[in-house]
Amino acid sequence: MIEQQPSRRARYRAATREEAKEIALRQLASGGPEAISLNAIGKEMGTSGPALYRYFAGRDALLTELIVDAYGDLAAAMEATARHDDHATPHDQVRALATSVRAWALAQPHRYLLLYGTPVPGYLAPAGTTPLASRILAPFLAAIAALPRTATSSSGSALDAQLTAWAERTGPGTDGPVLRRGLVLWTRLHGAISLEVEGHFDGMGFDPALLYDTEVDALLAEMGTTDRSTSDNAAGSPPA
Amino acid sequence: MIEQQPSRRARYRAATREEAKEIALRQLASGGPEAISLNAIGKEMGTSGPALYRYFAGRDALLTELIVDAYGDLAAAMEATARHDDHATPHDQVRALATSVRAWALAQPHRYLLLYGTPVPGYLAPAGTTPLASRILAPFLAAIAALPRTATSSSGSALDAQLTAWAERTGPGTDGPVLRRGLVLWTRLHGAISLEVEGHFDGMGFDPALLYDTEVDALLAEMGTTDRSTSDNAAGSPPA
DNA sequence: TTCTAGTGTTAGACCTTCTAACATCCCCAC
DNA sequence: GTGGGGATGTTAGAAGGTCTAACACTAGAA
Repeated sequence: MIEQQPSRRARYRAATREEAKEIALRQLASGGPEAISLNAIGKEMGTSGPALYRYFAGRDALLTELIVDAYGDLAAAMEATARHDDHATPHDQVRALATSVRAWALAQPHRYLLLYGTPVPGYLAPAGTTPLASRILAPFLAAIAALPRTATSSSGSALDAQLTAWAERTGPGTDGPVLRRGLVLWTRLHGAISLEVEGHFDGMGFDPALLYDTEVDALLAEMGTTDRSTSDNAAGSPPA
Repeated sequence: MIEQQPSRRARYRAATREEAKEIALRQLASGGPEAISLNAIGKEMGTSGPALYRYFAGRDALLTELIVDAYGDLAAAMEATARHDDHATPHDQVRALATSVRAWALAQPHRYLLLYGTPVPGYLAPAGTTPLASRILAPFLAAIAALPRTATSSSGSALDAQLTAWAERTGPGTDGPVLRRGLVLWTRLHGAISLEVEGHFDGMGFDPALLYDTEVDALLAEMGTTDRSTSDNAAGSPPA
């Protein structure tokens, strides 16, 4: 078991898998998950058909791997953003993260939909998926936790209790209210992003970015202190 | 051209189409859009395979028809809710509509995802789709327009302008700010519903209904007078 | 050097959509 | 009534998909 050298064969194997996945991503981009075909990948790679079954258990396995990769990729992007804006105010951190996730989604819509769109046919939420989803949310939660707390919408008492229980069961670091805010934030961002990415805003003649910013502003206003930047005539919400 | 009697053959034709679509819906429910197979439908209907091509141009046509049907169905459900709560306060109307759309989605997740999930493979937004989408949103817009206006989040000035232009181009009856509120409302509801329906809340041990209600409350608080029930610190409403 | 395990090949079973050619049958007009 | 024509249904088959099985080769380890 030499760990240093990946043993040449292993290297070749990894390269082959990587090439296949790249082609699969191209197919995904141009025709959706349906368009991914092991046969076609084989043809494009010069090798033929069933050879790929030495590398992937089957089409579903390949797809699952693409999903896991995408999760990891998005998580990495979030973490990179968080690292980059380390010294910004929590407020700006949330904003940066929100911008980042939308940018990621717009840059590769098909991959975003792979994660958060309709579950794919043979889809079986792969084992390691939940931790990855958590990794994506974590930077948001950290930033939210750091926000100055005002009299936030307190309507989530029962929800907060349930989320506190889950947070404790899962691991330390978050509490119910923060988790609730994170969840609300995530659902809203997802709502705007997914509708945009799926083309439901097409033909309505408005800039989805504006809608998105509006949402982020509202979110921040709701969560803590209303801040500078975008809307400076914010007459909104005299805090109770 | 006897319009009274659908001419027996036409009736039979309609019945056949209907039966095929029902089976297709069952397949959709159990295995996603991929699982819809004209061959399998034929087998289940007693007839065999290509016979169905007399009734549907192809698989994609059938799927498109299912989509249009679903649009119409959801629109009808919304309109029914609006009719039923005709005399309620605008506030309660919005709440009822929101409840209604979630109920519809949960009752038939696959159909909701057909409308608002990942665009399907051969998907071509069928011609009559935009009016239907408008029909779904219309009851919301009517209720929102009837809400007492307070100093609402005015952060959408550019957005409002764009939406006003679109509203004028499309038809009368709405203005930019109302449309913006409707859009925000819709994206939020969709965010919560789609994540729930796609199973992204599974294993988090909280009741999605609570999250949904939280969102609806926040929405109503944001849009106009905060009302009874959840949080009641109503600030006065100086109409612009 | 031998021998095992990894890799690739083709053949084929079974599924899908969809077209083509052929058979049938109902309904309407004459 | 008796055609005739259009609607309907049938089978055959092309093209393409996943995936298994059986076989050939070859590179790395004992």
